[in-house]
Amino acid sequence: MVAATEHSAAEGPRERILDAALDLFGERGLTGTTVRDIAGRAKVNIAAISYHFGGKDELYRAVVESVVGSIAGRVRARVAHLLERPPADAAGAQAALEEFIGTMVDVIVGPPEMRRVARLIIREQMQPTPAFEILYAMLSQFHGAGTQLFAAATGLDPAAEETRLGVFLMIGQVLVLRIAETAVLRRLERPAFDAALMGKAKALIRRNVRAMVAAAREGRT
Amino acid sequence: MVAATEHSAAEGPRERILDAALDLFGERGLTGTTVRDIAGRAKVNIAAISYHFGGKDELYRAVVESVVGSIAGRVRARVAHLLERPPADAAGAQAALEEFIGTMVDVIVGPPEMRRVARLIIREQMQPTPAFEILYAMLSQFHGAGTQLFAAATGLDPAAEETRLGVFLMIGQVLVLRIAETAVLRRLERPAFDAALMGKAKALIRRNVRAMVAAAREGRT
DNA sequence: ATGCGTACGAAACACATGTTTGAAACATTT
DNA sequence: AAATGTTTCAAACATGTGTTTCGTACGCAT
Repeated sequence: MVAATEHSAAEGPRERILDAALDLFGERGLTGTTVRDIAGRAKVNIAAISYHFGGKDELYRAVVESVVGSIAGRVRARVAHLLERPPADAAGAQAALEEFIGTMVDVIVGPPEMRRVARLIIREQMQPTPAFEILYAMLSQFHGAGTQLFAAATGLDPAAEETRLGVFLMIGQVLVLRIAETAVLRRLERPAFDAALMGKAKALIRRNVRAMVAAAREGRT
Repeated sequence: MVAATEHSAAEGPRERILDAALDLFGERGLTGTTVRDIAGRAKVNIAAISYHFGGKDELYRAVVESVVGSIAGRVRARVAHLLERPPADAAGAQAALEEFIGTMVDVIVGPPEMRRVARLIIREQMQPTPAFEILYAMLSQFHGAGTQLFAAATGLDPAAEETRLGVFLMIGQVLVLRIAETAVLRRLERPAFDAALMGKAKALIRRNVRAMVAAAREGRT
Protein backbone atom coordinates (compact mmCIF):
# COMPACT_ATOMS: atom_id res chain seq x y z
CA MET A 1 0.00 0.00 0.00
CA VAL A 2 1.40 3.36 -1.00
CA ALA A 3 1.59 6.20 1.45
CA ALA A 4 -1.19 8.78 1.24
CA THR A 5 0.03 11.36 -1.22
CA GLU A 6 -0.69 15.03 -1.29
CA HIS A 7 -4.17 16.20 -2.19
CA SER A 8 -4.30 15.71 -5.94
CA ALA A 9 -6.14 13.99 -8.74
CA ALA A 10 -3.85 11.02 -8.67
CA GLU A 11 -5.26 9.47 -5.50
CA GLY A 12 -6.94 6.14 -5.11
CA PRO A 13 -10.61 5.68 -5.96
CA ARG A 14 -11.65 5.79 -2.33
CA GLU A 15 -10.01 9.17 -1.77
CA ARG A 16 -11.31 10.52 -5.07
CA ILE A 17 -14.84 9.52 -4.11
CA LEU A 18 -14.52 11.15 -0.69
CA ASP A 19 -13.20 14.31 -2.24
CA ALA A 20 -15.89 14.52 -4.91
CA ALA A 21 -18.58 13.70 -2.37
CA LEU A 22 -17.42 16.49 -0.06
CA ASP A 23 -17.59 18.92 -2.95
CA LEU A 24 -21.08 17.96 -3.94
CA PHE A 25 -22.58 17.34 -0.51
CA GLY A 26 -21.21 20.68 0.65
CA GLU A 27 -22.54 22.53 -2.35
CA ARG A 28 -25.88 20.84 -2.97
CA GLY A 29 -26.61 18.93 0.21
CA LEU A 30 -27.32 15.26 0.77
CA THR A 31 -30.58 15.00 -1.14
CA GLY A 32 -29.39 17.37 -3.83
CA THR A 33 -26.50 15.14 -4.75
CA THR A 34 -26.78 11.91 -6.71
CA VAL A 35 -24.36 9.03 -6.61
CA ARG A 36 -23.98 9.39 -10.35
CA ASP A 37 -22.80 12.97 -9.88
CA ILE A 38 -20.26 11.82 -7.35
CA ALA A 39 -19.07 8.93 -9.48
CA GLY A 40 -18.79 11.19 -12.50
CA ARG A 41 -16.71 13.80 -10.68
CA ALA A 42 -14.53 11.18 -9.02
CA LYS A 43 -14.07 9.41 -12.37
CA VAL A 44 -15.16 6.07 -11.00
CA ASN A 45 -17.98 3.70 -11.78
CA ILE A 46 -21.23 4.07 -9.89
CA ALA A 47 -20.80 0.67 -8.33
CA ALA A 48 -17.57 1.78 -6.71
CA ILE A 49 -19.53 3.83 -4.18
CA SER A 50 -21.52 0.92 -2.89
CA TYR A 51 -18.41 -1.21 -3.06
CA HIS A 52 -16.19 1.09 -1.03
CA PHE A 53 -18.66 2.63 1.35
CA GLY A 54 -21.76 0.47 1.36
CA GLY A 55 -24.09 3.13 0.04
CA LYS A 56 -24.84 6.82 -0.24
CA ASP A 57 -25.70 7.33 3.43
CA GLU A 58 -22.58 5.57 4.64
CA LEU A 59 -20.52 7.64 2.21
CA TYR A 60 -22.04 10.79 3.64
CA ARG A 61 -21.16 9.69 7.13
CA ALA A 62 -17.61 8.95 6.02
CA VAL A 63 -17.40 12.43 4.53
CA VAL A 64 -18.56 13.99 7.78
CA GLU A 65 -15.98 12.01 9.69
CA SER A 66 -13.21 13.09 7.38
CA VAL A 67 -14.40 16.68 7.68
CA VAL A 68 -14.29 16.54 11.45
CA GLY A 69 -10.80 15.13 11.29
CA SER A 70 -9.67 17.83 8.90
CA ILE A 71 -11.14 20.70 10.94
CA ALA A 72 -10.03 19.40 14.27
CA GLY A 73 -6.54 19.03 12.86
CA ARG A 74 -6.38 22.55 11.44
CA VAL A 75 -7.79 24.23 14.51
CA ARG A 76 -5.93 22.21 17.08
CA ALA A 77 -2.65 22.76 15.30
CA ARG A 78 -3.11 26.50 15.75
CA VAL A 79 -4.79 26.87 19.12
CA ALA A 80 -3.75 23.76 21.01
CA HIS A 81 -1.49 25.81 23.26
CA LEU A 82 -4.41 28.05 24.20
CA LEU A 83 -6.67 25.19 25.12
CA GLU A 84 -4.10 23.17 26.99
CA ARG A 85 -2.85 25.96 29.22
CA PRO A 86 -5.66 28.52 29.31
CA PRO A 87 -4.40 31.88 30.57
CA ALA A 88 -5.58 32.65 34.05
CA ASP A 89 -5.41 36.44 33.88
CA ALA A 90 -8.10 38.43 32.09
CA ALA A 91 -5.75 40.15 29.66
CA GLY A 92 -4.18 36.89 28.58
CA ALA A 93 -7.58 35.27 28.21
CA GLN A 94 -8.79 38.12 26.05
CA ALA A 95 -5.78 37.83 23.77
CA ALA A 96 -6.33 34.09 23.58
CA LEU A 97 -10.00 34.58 22.77
CA GLU A 98 -9.14 36.96 19.96
CA GLU A 99 -6.65 34.49 18.59
CA PHE A 100 -9.23 31.74 18.89
CA ILE A 101 -11.84 33.65 16.90
CA GLY A 102 -9.22 34.84 14.46
CA THR A 103 -8.28 31.25 13.77
CA MET A 104 -11.93 30.51 13.22
CA VAL A 105 -12.08 33.21 10.56
CA ASP A 106 -8.99 31.83 8.88
CA VAL A 107 -10.30 28.30 8.89
CA ILE A 108 -13.91 29.01 7.94
CA VAL A 109 -13.70 31.97 5.62
CA GLY A 110 -10.13 31.72 4.46
CA PRO A 111 -9.19 28.74 2.36
CA PRO A 112 -11.44 28.29 -0.68
CA GLU A 113 -11.48 24.55 -0.08
CA MET A 114 -13.07 25.19 3.30
CA ARG A 115 -16.15 26.58 1.65
CA ARG A 116 -17.59 23.15 1.00
CA VAL A 117 -16.66 22.02 4.51
CA ALA A 118 -18.28 24.98 6.19
CA ARG A 119 -21.42 24.60 4.16
CA LEU A 120 -21.71 20.95 4.93
CA ILE A 121 -21.48 21.72 8.63
CA ILE A 122 -24.04 24.49 8.38
CA ARG A 123 -26.43 22.23 6.52
CA GLU A 124 -26.02 19.60 9.15
CA GLN A 125 -26.89 22.17 11.80
CA MET A 126 -30.10 23.13 10.08
CA GLN A 127 -31.11 19.64 9.17
CA PRO A 128 -29.36 17.13 11.41
CA THR A 129 -28.80 13.65 10.03
CA PRO A 130 -27.51 10.67 12.03
CA ALA A 131 -24.04 12.05 11.31
CA PHE A 132 -24.81 15.17 13.34
CA GLU A 133 -23.45 13.68 16.55
CA ILE A 134 -19.99 13.43 15.04
CA LEU A 135 -20.00 17.13 14.27
CA TYR A 136 -21.60 18.15 17.52
CA ALA A 137 -18.92 16.42 19.55
CA MET A 138 -16.34 18.64 17.90
CA LEU A 139 -18.40 21.82 17.97
CA SER A 140 -19.23 21.27 21.59
CA GLN A 141 -15.56 21.00 22.40
CA PHE A 142 -14.73 24.22 20.58
CA HIS A 143 -17.67 26.05 22.07
CA GLY A 144 -16.61 24.87 25.52
CA ALA A 145 -13.09 26.15 24.95
CA GLY A 146 -14.38 29.48 23.69
CA THR A 147 -16.65 29.75 26.70
CA GLN A 148 -13.74 29.17 29.08
CA LEU A 149 -11.72 31.91 27.43
CA PHE A 150 -14.66 34.29 27.30
CA ALA A 151 -15.44 33.68 30.95
CA ALA A 152 -11.82 34.20 31.97
CA ALA A 153 -11.60 37.40 29.92
CA THR A 154 -14.78 38.90 31.35
CA GLY A 155 -14.93 37.45 34.84
CA LEU A 156 -18.28 35.88 34.04
CA ASP A 157 -19.33 32.44 35.21
CA PRO A 158 -18.49 29.90 32.48
CA ALA A 159 -21.60 27.98 33.41
CA ALA A 160 -23.92 30.98 33.07
CA GLU A 161 -26.30 30.96 30.16
CA GLU A 162 -25.30 34.48 29.11
CA THR A 163 -21.70 33.42 28.79
CA ARG A 164 -22.39 30.44 26.59
CA LEU A 165 -24.87 32.39 24.51
CA GLY A 166 -22.36 35.19 24.09
CA VAL A 167 -19.87 32.80 22.55
CA PHE A 168 -22.42 31.70 19.99
CA LEU A 169 -23.05 35.32 19.06
CA MET A 170 -19.34 35.81 18.41
CA ILE A 171 -19.25 32.73 16.25
CA GLY A 172 -22.27 34.00 14.36
CA GLN A 173 -20.21 36.89 13.03
CA VAL A 174 -17.89 34.41 11.39
CA LEU A 175 -20.55 32.08 10.07
CA VAL A 176 -22.58 34.75 8.36
CA LEU A 177 -19.71 35.42 5.97
CA ARG A 178 -19.96 31.89 4.62
CA ILE A 179 -23.71 31.51 4.80
CA ALA A 180 -24.70 34.74 3.18
CA GLU A 181 -21.60 34.78 1.02
CA THR A 182 -23.51 35.59 -2.14
CA ALA A 183 -25.33 38.53 -0.58
CA VAL A 184 -22.24 39.79 1.24
CA LEU A 185 -20.10 39.81 -1.88
CA ARG A 186 -22.79 41.54 -3.88
CA ARG A 187 -23.35 44.24 -1.30
CA LEU A 188 -19.62 44.75 -1.06
CA GLU A 189 -19.30 44.72 -4.85
CA ARG A 190 -16.58 42.14 -4.64
CA PRO A 191 -16.10 39.15 -6.91
CA ALA A 192 -14.73 36.83 -4.23
CA PHE A 193 -13.34 36.57 -0.72
CA ASP A 194 -9.72 37.43 -1.38
CA ALA A 195 -6.98 37.82 1.18
CA ALA A 196 -7.50 41.55 1.51
CA LEU A 197 -11.20 41.23 2.27
CA MET A 198 -10.53 38.45 4.73
CA GLY A 199 -8.02 40.62 6.51
CA LYS A 200 -10.59 43.38 6.80
CA ALA A 201 -13.22 41.00 8.11
CA LYS A 202 -10.80 39.53 10.58
CA ALA A 203 -9.82 42.92 11.91
CA LEU A 204 -13.44 43.96 12.26
CA ILE A 205 -14.43 40.78 14.02
CA ARG A 206 -11.48 41.04 16.33
CA ARG A 207 -12.45 44.58 17.23
CA ASN A 208 -16.02 43.47 17.81
CA VAL A 209 -14.91 40.63 20.04
CA ARG A 210 -12.85 43.05 22.09
CA ALA A 211 -15.86 45.34 22.37
CA MET A 212 -18.13 42.48 23.37
CA VAL A 213 -15.75 41.37 26.08
CA ALA A 214 -15.52 44.90 27.42
CA ALA A 215 -19.29 45.28 27.39
CA ALA A 216 -19.78 41.97 29.14
CA ARG A 217 -17.22 42.87 31.77
CA GLU A 218 -18.87 46.17 32.55
CA GLY A 219 -22.37 44.89 32.16
CA ARG A 220 -22.21 42.09 34.69
CA THR A 221 -24.34 42.52 37.76
CA MET B 1 -64.33 34.29 -5.01
CA VAL B 2 -64.30 34.38 -1.24
CA ALA B 3 -62.10 36.79 0.66
CA ALA B 4 -58.86 35.37 2.02
CA THR B 5 -59.64 34.11 5.50
CA GLU B 6 -57.36 33.92 8.49
CA HIS B 7 -54.51 31.43 8.57
CA SER B 8 -56.16 28.11 9.39
CA ALA B 9 -56.68 24.58 8.19
CA ALA B 10 -59.90 25.45 6.43
CA GLU B 11 -58.34 27.39 3.60
CA GLY B 12 -58.56 26.69 -0.08
CA PRO B 13 -56.31 24.15 -1.75
CA ARG B 14 -53.98 26.78 -3.11
CA GLU B 15 -53.29 28.25 0.32
CA ARG B 16 -52.97 24.82 1.88
CA ILE B 17 -50.40 23.84 -0.72
CA LEU B 18 -48.41 27.03 -0.17
CA ASP B 19 -48.45 26.49 3.56
CA ALA B 20 -47.41 22.84 3.38
CA ALA B 21 -44.74 23.65 0.82
CA LEU B 22 -43.26 26.36 3.04
CA ASP B 23 -43.11 23.88 5.91
CA LEU B 24 -41.35 21.23 3.90
CA PHE B 25 -39.11 23.41 1.75
CA GLY B 26 -37.98 25.24 4.88
CA GLU B 27 -37.29 22.06 6.78
CA ARG B 28 -35.87 19.77 4.12
CA GLY B 29 -34.95 22.06 1.26
CA LEU B 30 -36.03 22.03 -2.36
CA THR B 31 -34.49 18.74 -3.42
CA GLY B 32 -35.31 17.10 -0.09
CA THR B 33 -39.01 17.68 -0.57
CA THR B 34 -41.24 15.71 -2.93
CA VAL B 35 -44.45 16.91 -4.42
CA ARG B 36 -46.12 13.86 -2.88
CA ASP B 37 -45.02 15.00 0.56
CA ILE B 38 -46.48 18.42 -0.08
CA ALA B 39 -49.71 17.06 -1.50
CA GLY B 40 -50.05 14.68 1.44
CA ARG B 41 -49.57 17.40 4.03
CA ALA B 42 -51.85 19.80 2.21
CA LYS B 43 -54.45 17.04 1.81
CA VAL B 44 -54.73 17.55 -1.91
CA ASN B 45 -54.13 15.38 -4.92
CA ILE B 46 -50.68 15.39 -6.49
CA ALA B 47 -52.06 16.83 -9.68
CA ALA B 48 -53.28 19.89 -7.80
CA ILE B 49 -49.72 21.19 -7.58
CA SER B 50 -49.15 21.19 -11.29
CA TYR B 51 -52.66 22.46 -11.78
CA HIS B 52 -52.39 25.45 -9.46
CA PHE B 53 -48.74 26.37 -9.81
CA GLY B 54 -47.47 24.71 -12.96
CA GLY B 55 -44.89 22.52 -11.26
CA LYS B 56 -42.58 22.06 -8.33
CA ASP B 57 -40.16 24.80 -9.28
CA GLU B 58 -42.89 27.33 -9.86
CA LEU B 59 -44.43 26.38 -6.52
CA TYR B 60 -41.10 26.98 -4.86
CA ARG B 61 -40.89 30.38 -6.46
CA ALA B 62 -44.39 31.18 -5.28
CA VAL B 63 -43.40 30.16 -1.77
CA VAL B 64 -40.39 32.44 -1.86
CA GLU B 65 -42.54 35.30 -3.05
CA SER B 66 -45.05 34.77 -0.28
CA VAL B 67 -42.20 34.59 2.22
CA VAL B 68 -40.80 37.89 1.03
CA GLY B 69 -44.21 39.44 1.33
CA SER B 70 -44.67 38.09 4.82
CA ILE B 71 -41.27 39.24 6.07
CA ALA B 72 -41.38 42.60 4.42
CA GLY B 73 -44.78 43.15 5.98
CA ARG B 74 -43.72 42.20 9.48
CA VAL B 75 -40.52 44.18 9.43
CA ARG B 76 -41.87 47.25 7.71
CA ALA B 77 -44.80 47.40 10.08
CA ARG B 78 -42.37 47.76 12.94
CA VAL B 79 -39.51 49.80 11.56
CA ALA B 80 -41.09 51.81 8.78
CA HIS B 81 -40.84 54.98 10.82
CA LEU B 82 -37.10 54.42 11.22
CA LEU B 83 -36.45 53.91 7.55
CA GLU B 84 -38.65 56.73 6.33
CA ARG B 85 -37.24 59.38 8.57
CA PRO B 86 -33.78 58.19 9.62
CA PRO B 87 -32.52 60.12 12.64
CA ALA B 88 -29.74 62.52 11.79
CA ASP B 89 -28.07 62.66 15.18
CA ALA B 90 -25.79 59.86 16.32
CA ALA B 91 -27.71 59.07 19.49
CA GLY B 92 -30.99 58.76 17.67
CA ALA B 93 -29.41 56.64 14.96
CA GLN B 94 -27.93 54.32 17.55
CA ALA B 95 -31.31 53.86 19.22
CA ALA B 96 -32.88 53.24 15.84
CA LEU B 97 -30.21 50.69 14.97
CA GLU B 98 -30.81 48.84 18.20
CA GLU B 99 -34.52 48.79 17.52
CA PHE B 100 -33.83 47.60 13.99
CA ILE B 101 -31.72 44.67 15.14
CA GLY B 102 -34.12 43.93 17.98
CA THR B 103 -36.93 43.64 15.48
CA MET B 104 -34.78 41.30 13.48
CA VAL B 105 -34.40 39.07 16.53
CA ASP B 106 -38.14 39.12 17.13
CA VAL B 107 -38.91 38.27 13.54
CA ILE B 108 -36.22 35.67 12.95
CA VAL B 109 -35.91 33.79 16.21
CA GLY B 110 -39.17 34.75 17.83
CA PRO B 111 -42.27 33.22 16.32
CA PRO B 112 -42.06 29.45 15.87
CA GLU B 113 -43.66 29.75 12.47
CA MET B 114 -40.74 31.89 11.37
CA ARG B 115 -38.40 28.98 11.78
CA ARG B 116 -39.32 27.53 8.41
CA VAL B 117 -39.15 30.95 6.79
CA ALA B 118 -35.73 31.74 8.19
CA ARG B 119 -34.38 28.39 7.15
CA LEU B 120 -35.69 28.72 3.65
CA ILE B 121 -33.94 32.06 3.33
CA ILE B 122 -30.69 30.71 4.72
CA ARG B 123 -30.81 27.78 2.33
CA GLU B 124 -31.36 30.12 -0.54
CA GLN B 125 -28.30 32.10 0.54
CA MET B 126 -26.11 29.04 0.55
CA GLN B 127 -27.48 27.57 -2.62
CA PRO B 128 -29.14 30.27 -4.71
CA THR B 129 -31.89 29.20 -7.08
CA PRO B 130 -33.55 31.41 -9.68
CA ALA B 131 -35.77 32.63 -6.83
CA PHE B 132 -32.76 34.14 -5.08
CA GLU B 133 -33.23 37.49 -6.74
CA ILE B 134 -36.58 37.94 -5.06
CA LEU B 135 -35.01 37.46 -1.67
CA TYR B 136 -31.94 39.49 -2.43
CA ALA B 137 -33.99 42.50 -3.39
CA MET B 138 -35.52 42.49 0.08
CA LEU B 139 -32.32 41.67 1.95
CA SER B 140 -30.45 44.33 0.05
CA GLN B 141 -33.02 46.89 1.09
CA PHE B 142 -32.77 45.90 4.74
CA HIS B 143 -29.02 45.79 4.66
CA GLY B 144 -28.96 49.20 3.08
CA ALA B 145 -31.22 50.58 5.79
CA GLY B 146 -29.09 49.01 8.51
CA THR B 147 -25.99 50.47 6.91
CA GLN B 148 -27.48 53.95 6.90
CA LEU B 149 -28.30 53.69 10.58
CA PHE B 150 -24.94 52.21 11.45
CA ALA B 151 -23.14 54.93 9.53
CA ALA B 152 -25.18 57.65 11.18
CA ALA B 153 -24.57 56.17 14.62
CA THR B 154 -20.82 55.87 14.16
CA GLY B 155 -20.00 58.71 11.83
CA LEU B 156 -18.58 56.27 9.32
CA ASP B 157 -19.05 56.54 5.59
CA PRO B 158 -22.11 54.52 4.54
CA ALA B 159 -20.32 53.60 1.33
CA ALA B 160 -17.20 52.31 3.06
CA GLU B 161 -16.64 48.60 2.92
CA GLU B 162 -16.05 48.38 6.67
CA THR B 163 -19.45 49.88 7.34
CA ARG B 164 -21.34 47.49 5.14
CA LEU B 165 -19.34 44.55 6.40
CA GLY B 166 -19.99 45.57 9.99
CA VAL B 167 -23.73 45.41 9.42
CA PHE B 168 -23.43 41.85 8.17
CA LEU B 169 -21.51 40.92 11.28
CA MET B 170 -24.33 42.28 13.44
CA ILE B 171 -26.86 40.30 11.48
CA GLY B 172 -24.72 37.20 11.88
CA GLN B 173 -25.37 37.27 15.60
CA VAL B 174 -29.06 36.91 14.93
CA LEU B 175 -28.78 34.29 12.20
CA VAL B 176 -26.60 31.93 14.18
CA LEU B 177 -29.41 31.38 16.63
CA ARG B 178 -31.57 29.91 13.89
CA ILE B 179 -28.87 28.13 11.95
CA ALA B 180 -27.15 26.40 14.82
CA GLU B 181 -30.37 26.11 16.77
CA THR B 182 -29.83 22.47 17.62
CA ALA B 183 -26.31 23.03 18.90
CA VAL B 184 -27.26 26.23 20.74
CA LEU B 185 -30.15 24.64 22.58
CA ARG B 186 -28.07 21.64 23.54
CA ARG B 187 -25.18 23.71 24.85
CA LEU B 188 -27.65 25.83 26.78
CA GLU B 189 -29.48 22.75 28.02
CA ARG B 190 -32.76 24.16 26.87
CA PRO B 191 -35.58 22.28 25.16
CA ALA B 192 -36.68 25.17 22.96
CA PHE B 193 -36.43 28.88 22.25
CA ASP B 194 -38.98 30.19 24.69
CA ALA B 195 -39.78 33.80 25.40
CA ALA B 196 -37.36 34.02 28.32
CA LEU B 197 -34.42 32.78 26.28
CA MET B 198 -35.31 35.07 23.44
CA GLY B 199 -35.37 38.00 25.82
CA LYS B 200 -31.91 37.10 27.05
CA ALA B 201 -30.59 36.77 23.52
CA LYS B 202 -32.14 40.04 22.51
CA ALA B 203 -30.60 41.87 25.46
CA LEU B 204 -27.20 40.39 24.74
CA ILE B 205 -27.33 41.23 21.05
CA ARG B 206 -28.47 44.74 21.83
CA ARG B 207 -25.57 45.20 24.20
CA ASN B 208 -23.19 43.84 21.60
CA VAL B 209 -24.55 46.18 18.95
CA ARG B 210 -24.02 49.10 21.27
CA ALA B 211 -20.47 47.92 21.93
CA MET B 212 -19.81 47.48 18.22
CA VAL B 213 -21.02 50.97 17.46
CA ALA B 214 -18.85 52.43 20.18
CA ALA B 215 -15.84 50.49 18.96
CA ALA B 216 -16.41 51.59 15.39
CA ARG B 217 -16.80 55.21 16.44
CA GLU B 218 -13.53 55.19 18.36
CA GLY B 219 -11.71 52.99 15.91
CA ARG B 220 -12.20 55.11 12.82
CA THR B 221 -9.13 56.68 11.39
C1' DA C 1 -82.65 21.31 -17.52
C1' DT C 2 -78.54 22.48 -20.46
C1' DG C 3 -74.11 23.89 -21.53
C1' DC C 4 -69.61 25.16 -19.99
C1' DG C 5 -65.62 26.29 -17.66
C1' DT C 6 -63.27 25.24 -13.24
C1' DA C 7 -61.56 22.00 -9.86
C1' DC C 8 -60.44 17.57 -8.42
C1' DG C 9 -58.90 12.65 -8.17
C1' DA C 10 -57.05 7.93 -9.62
C1' DA C 11 -54.09 6.10 -12.62
C1' DA C 12 -50.48 6.08 -15.83
C1' DC C 13 -46.18 7.83 -17.96
C1' DA C 14 -41.41 8.95 -18.50
C1' DC C 15 -37.46 9.68 -16.36
C1' DA C 16 -34.16 9.85 -12.30
C1' DT C 17 -31.90 7.47 -8.71
C1' DG C 18 -29.85 4.08 -5.25
C1' DT C 19 -28.48 -0.44 -5.51
C1' DT C 20 -27.14 -4.94 -7.27
C1' DT C 21 -25.31 -8.30 -10.59
C1' DG C 22 -22.04 -10.98 -13.05
C1' DA C 23 -18.18 -10.87 -15.77
C1' DA C 24 -13.64 -9.09 -16.78
C1' DA C 25 -9.15 -7.04 -15.37
C1' DC C 26 -5.64 -6.62 -12.03
C1' DA C 27 -2.46 -7.61 -8.29
C1' DT C 28 -0.50 -10.80 -5.18
C1' DT C 29 0.66 -15.27 -3.57
C1' DT C 30 1.68 -20.20 -4.05
C1' DA D 1 1.89 -20.75 -14.37
C1' DA D 2 -2.13 -21.28 -11.47
C1' DA D 3 -4.90 -19.72 -7.88
C1' DT D 4 -6.92 -16.41 -5.06
C1' DG D 5 -8.69 -12.19 -3.45
C1' DT D 6 -9.56 -7.40 -4.89
C1' DT D 7 -11.14 -3.88 -7.88
C1' DT D 8 -13.55 -2.10 -11.96
C1' DC D 9 -17.12 -1.85 -15.34
C1' DA D 10 -21.45 -1.99 -18.18
C1' DA D 11 -25.85 -3.31 -17.61
C1' DA D 12 -29.96 -4.30 -15.25
C1' DC D 13 -33.28 -3.81 -11.40
C1' DA D 14 -36.55 -1.84 -8.27
C1' DT D 15 -38.18 2.06 -6.54
C1' DG D 16 -38.89 7.11 -6.25
C1' DT D 17 -40.42 11.29 -8.42
C1' DG D 18 -42.30 15.19 -11.39
C1' DT D 19 -45.70 15.45 -14.66
C1' DT D 20 -49.66 14.39 -17.56
C1' DT D 21 -53.93 12.27 -18.93
C1' DC D 22 -58.62 11.58 -18.74
C1' DG D 23 -62.82 10.92 -16.55
C1' DT D 24 -65.96 13.04 -13.09
C1' DA D 25 -68.14 16.34 -10.02
C1' DC D 26 -69.26 21.00 -8.93
C1' DG D 27 -70.94 25.89 -9.65
C1' DC D 28 -73.29 29.03 -12.41
C1' DA D 29 -75.20 31.56 -16.22
C1' DT D 30 -78.39 30.67 -20.03
